Amino acid sequence: MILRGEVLPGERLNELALSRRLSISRSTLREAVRGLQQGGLLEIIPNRGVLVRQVSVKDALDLYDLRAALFRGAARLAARRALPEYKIRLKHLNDRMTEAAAAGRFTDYYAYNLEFHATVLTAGGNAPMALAYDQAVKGLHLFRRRSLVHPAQLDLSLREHESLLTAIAAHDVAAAGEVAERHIMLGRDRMLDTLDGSIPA
Amino acid sequence: MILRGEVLPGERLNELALSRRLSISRSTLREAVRGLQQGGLLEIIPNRGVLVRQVSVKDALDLYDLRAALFRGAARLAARRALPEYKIRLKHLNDRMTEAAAAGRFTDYYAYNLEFHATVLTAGGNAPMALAYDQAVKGLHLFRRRSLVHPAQLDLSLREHESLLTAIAAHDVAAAGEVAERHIMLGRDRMLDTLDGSIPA
DNA sequence: TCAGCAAAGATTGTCGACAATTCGGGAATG
DNA sequence: CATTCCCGAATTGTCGACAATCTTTGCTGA
Repeated sequence: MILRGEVLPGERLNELALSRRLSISRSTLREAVRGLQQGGLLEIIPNRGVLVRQVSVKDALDLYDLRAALFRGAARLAARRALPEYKIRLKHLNDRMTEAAAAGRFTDYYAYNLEFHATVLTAGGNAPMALAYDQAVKGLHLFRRRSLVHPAQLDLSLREHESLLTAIAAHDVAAAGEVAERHIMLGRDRMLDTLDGSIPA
Repeated sequence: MILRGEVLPGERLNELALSRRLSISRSTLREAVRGLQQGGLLEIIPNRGVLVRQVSVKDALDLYDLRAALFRGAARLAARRALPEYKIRLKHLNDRMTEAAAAGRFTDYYAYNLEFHATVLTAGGNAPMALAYDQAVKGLHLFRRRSLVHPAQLDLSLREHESLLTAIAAHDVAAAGEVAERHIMLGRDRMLDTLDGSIPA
């Protein structure tokens, strides 16, 4: 519900109402809520209730830095192992993204993009790292309901993916790490650019 | 209790007994447990109960890789900002560690070491990154009750800290990142070495 | 008109009980 | 003697209720 935007950041959750809506008891709901808090999606203020986490610009920038560090690490691991199945899968996903971009299907592009990144994490074979990355991405989701995709930047992004999968396939640990890190940081810059045109929160 | 070793990895927690021991109700305990699960300290098997997480050698190696990626990221951020207060603090902590090492007070050394690393994370000014790092360290705690400190390796570790704080103080982002990453990975190697002498789990 | 206070209402924190599921042991069978 | 089935005990999952706390509303007085 949070990631789908059915409850908005900053909104306060009424436990009784929500438990009724989900047809579960308050105890069960509260258990779930405690888990989500640790995951960073909710903020709990004692005796005041739970809020959907507000992600400020500063928070979002932090999450980008965190993502960059994790993505670099995962890309290095993926390049070290360089398992064939993931090479194929990454190539496949990037092809799909290229198609989607050419056809103007930005929603598909966005979904494939997420999956491409997730696959790099999987290819790294480090579950805790993948989990931390997921949490960061989820936090970023809360920042703005999907930051706009600028068509002019898609080509660049696709080329970055291309370099990354080439480096991984070539067992080039250092290159994979650098490309991966730069890719996220460029995404960070793009986010900042699109933000300049709107209200800085 | 988990970090203090009062409940051992793999052990199954009896909710009723534990709630009585802590003088709280089962509901309250369960809420806390759900939070700890997300933090990675507990594993919950539906209808079978909660177990203290078992950390295998593979898991520990993963956590070291994760720590390395995060520590590198934080060191780079710390070097970028290079706030004077943290330079002083890091210097102070490393001096204390040197003293403790010379006097053979290994428990103190260990505590200062943890604090030194935590301070680097704080100096980076990235809260989500610090949180992820903390979780990884906690997971590592579960691996072996404090991996033995080999006196011969203390000097090396201290010199690494020295290089790190020098690089941070000098605003040298790249050097700080490299030193930080190598420091954790050397710790990983040390862990593997001490492991060879015992039973590989 | 507005600040301060008090009572009423709403919401969260905690609890114990009941239902559902799993675990352990003993009897029956091949 | 080993194996399977079944029953009772133990443990987890879910629930609704009560207590504690906070928020809102209305009143009083300056």
